[in-house]
Amino acid sequence: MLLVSYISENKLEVIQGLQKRYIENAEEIVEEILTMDAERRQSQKDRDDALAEANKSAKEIGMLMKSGQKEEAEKAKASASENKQKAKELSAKVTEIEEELQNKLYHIPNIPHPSVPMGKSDEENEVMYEKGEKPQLADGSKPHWDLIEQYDIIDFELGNKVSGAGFPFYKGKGARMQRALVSFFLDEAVAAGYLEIQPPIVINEASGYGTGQLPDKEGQMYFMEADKLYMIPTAEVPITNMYRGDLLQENELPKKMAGHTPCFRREAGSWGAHVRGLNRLHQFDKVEIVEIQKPSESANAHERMVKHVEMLLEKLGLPYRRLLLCSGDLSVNANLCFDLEVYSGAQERWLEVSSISNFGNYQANRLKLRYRDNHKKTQLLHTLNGSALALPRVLAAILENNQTEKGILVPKVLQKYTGFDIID
RNA sequence: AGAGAGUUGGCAGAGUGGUCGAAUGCGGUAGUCUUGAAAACUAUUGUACCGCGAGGUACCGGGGGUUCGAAUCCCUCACUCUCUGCCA
Repeated sequence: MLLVSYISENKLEVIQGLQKRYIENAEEIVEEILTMDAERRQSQKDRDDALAEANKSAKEIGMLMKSGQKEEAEKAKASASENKQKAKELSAKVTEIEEELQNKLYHIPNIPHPSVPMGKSDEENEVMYEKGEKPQLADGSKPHWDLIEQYDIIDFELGNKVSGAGFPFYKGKGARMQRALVSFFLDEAVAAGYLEIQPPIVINEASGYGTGQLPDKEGQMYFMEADKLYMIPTAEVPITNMYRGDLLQENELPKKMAGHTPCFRREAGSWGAHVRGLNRLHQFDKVEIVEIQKPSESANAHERMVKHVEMLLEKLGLPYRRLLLCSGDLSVNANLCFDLEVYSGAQERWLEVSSISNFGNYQANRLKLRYRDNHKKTQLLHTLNGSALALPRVLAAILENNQTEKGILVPKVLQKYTGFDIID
């Protein structure tokens, strides 16, 4: 959520930022917000004045009663009642405007960073660079959905029977590969200075609002009506919400956390071509890294996070490329986002395995997450996060790229976790 | 899940209708003293919004109500603790 003060002080920049996201009536929206804010301030001032009068009378009444001046007290009561009534009406007005303003603000996306290229869809994301060699696969090489059947390591049919489409069973070496990847990712994150966290995988409504899943994206999350809890779509939500409402000291920063969780996504309406096998699931595992940073450090932290994830892919021996997301593909909350995609040799496709985003103070403003700097001034922090990494597509690429006649070769770095070097 | 007791400032803990944003203690910060530190002493020490400012307003778990006036009374929700039950 953008700060009203920011909108007011950087009006032109905000309008242009929204236009970059193809919001047509950006100017109108900004004007409307500033008008509402002025209205809110005026109403609040009026209400506060009325309350101040009422409070004053109340104190007088107290003293009059004590000294036995009943008649005077009765007079003051009448005046207090009047002011109180007035304040009540104004209060209702303030609340109404505040709610409306808040609601408007919730629906305004973050302002893209200047380096974000203009573009309507993922097709216009900018490929920054490509690293690693695409595998030379023999004729007759198979996509991963065939390989998992051949080696009986993941069972979609069983998932259909027990849960539904998109909830596979991992079996034997498949399950072990999952465990190995999780351990590898977490160990690397801890080595990079992240605090390992095992968060809850359900969240309440307030947390959903804090990181921006609510309102608007409730349709993407599984919801348990009886307890009003949402299944998390990513560990970002519980981990970032650890600090919701907090006021941190400058010397405790940055906060770096990493956590492994299953992630649940309804993916309503997003099934179509290219979603076979592990490419898109309702439940998948992911290790997420989250950083809470001072504004001055967030850009550097962002770059370090990208490098961390690239290092993971290099250690796994997967060819990857780095994308700078264009304005049309940038998520609502982010101001700058890099995607990392791995090349999956048999599908001959790039698969997104990580999104590393800087949210600036957009989430922090929702979360009311601030810090007190060394000059004792409080200000909003910056939040960042990235997948490090999402498992299914990494596994898909490993299966496809490492297939041989004898079986699938397990990347060296995983072998100490798997205890085997080939899936056959 | 049943019965009971709670939820007050960074922490502990007083306050059961009137100048309470809230005693007191601890902690924090600054200063005095000291070669330095400790101790002691003194002062200071919540957050947010409105206002150029003086200042005003709100917040004692959340929401609502009673009253001229609520931390204090009522309703409601959430959470915590104790006992019983159940359970990994």
